[in-house]
Amino acid sequence: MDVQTQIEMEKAAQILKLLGDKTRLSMMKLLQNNECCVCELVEIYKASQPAISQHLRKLRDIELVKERRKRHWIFYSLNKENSYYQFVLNVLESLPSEDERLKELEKQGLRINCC
Amino acid sequence: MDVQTQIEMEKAAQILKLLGDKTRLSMMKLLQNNECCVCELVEIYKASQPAISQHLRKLRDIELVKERRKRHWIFYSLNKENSYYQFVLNVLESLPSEDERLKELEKQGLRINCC
DNA sequence: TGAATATATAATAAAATACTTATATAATTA
DNA sequence: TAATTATATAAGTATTTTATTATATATTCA
Repeated sequence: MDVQTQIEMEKAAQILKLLGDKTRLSMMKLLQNNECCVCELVEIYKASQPAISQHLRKLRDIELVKERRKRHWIFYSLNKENSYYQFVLNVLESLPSEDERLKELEKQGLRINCC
Repeated sequence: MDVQTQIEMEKAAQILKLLGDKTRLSMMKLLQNNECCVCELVEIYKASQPAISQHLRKLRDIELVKERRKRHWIFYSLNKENSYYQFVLNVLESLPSEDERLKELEKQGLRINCC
């Protein structure tokens, strides 16, 4: 059994509700290993910029992700400081990697690689 | 790391969406260790019978739970045959036990204990 | 077989969620 | 400092989800 502390039922439901969306879940998996900016996510998920932005806001509101501004862009990544980080990892662990999607972007020359 | 196979992103999102509801999540945790009939769940969650029935239907539709009829009652439990059972267990593992709720019922003499 | 009991389903209304379009903000660069 | 770029927010609409009320079904028991 994993090292993990127990988590309040209500909080767990709140987190799982957010993860229970195909786009957000896939984004979370992608952000597990990568820092991505909004425009990359827009490209990857073929969604509108506000749609992606609103998904990110929800994830940010409960502090599952954090942001880091760099030059023009805001880069998102998983927030490892969150008390529920381990719980989230447990869920993500079973999911297939989405890293290929970023590699695709890179091939197309659309990866934002500042610094 | 747990023994677990990878699960399709879309299927995972579908399951997590169902688990992302306080009542259903708690029910799933309860059913992890117990077989319960609908009227017990109605009592425990202080919800209407159709509300509980509809939650169960959703869980049954994607085969997360199964039913077993016995005398007047239909008893629900986790469906261990499901391909995603291990994934579900991984999620439930982090949650606090809900077994106390059943013990409470028992104290009140409301536990259905056929056979 | 008929009444009682437990559960399911249908129809509807209410609430929550997600997407779109338009606009605002905030940092950057010229 | 003005224009540009990336992202966020707001408002409105469409869609989905949840709960309620009413009714149906199916088993049990008398």
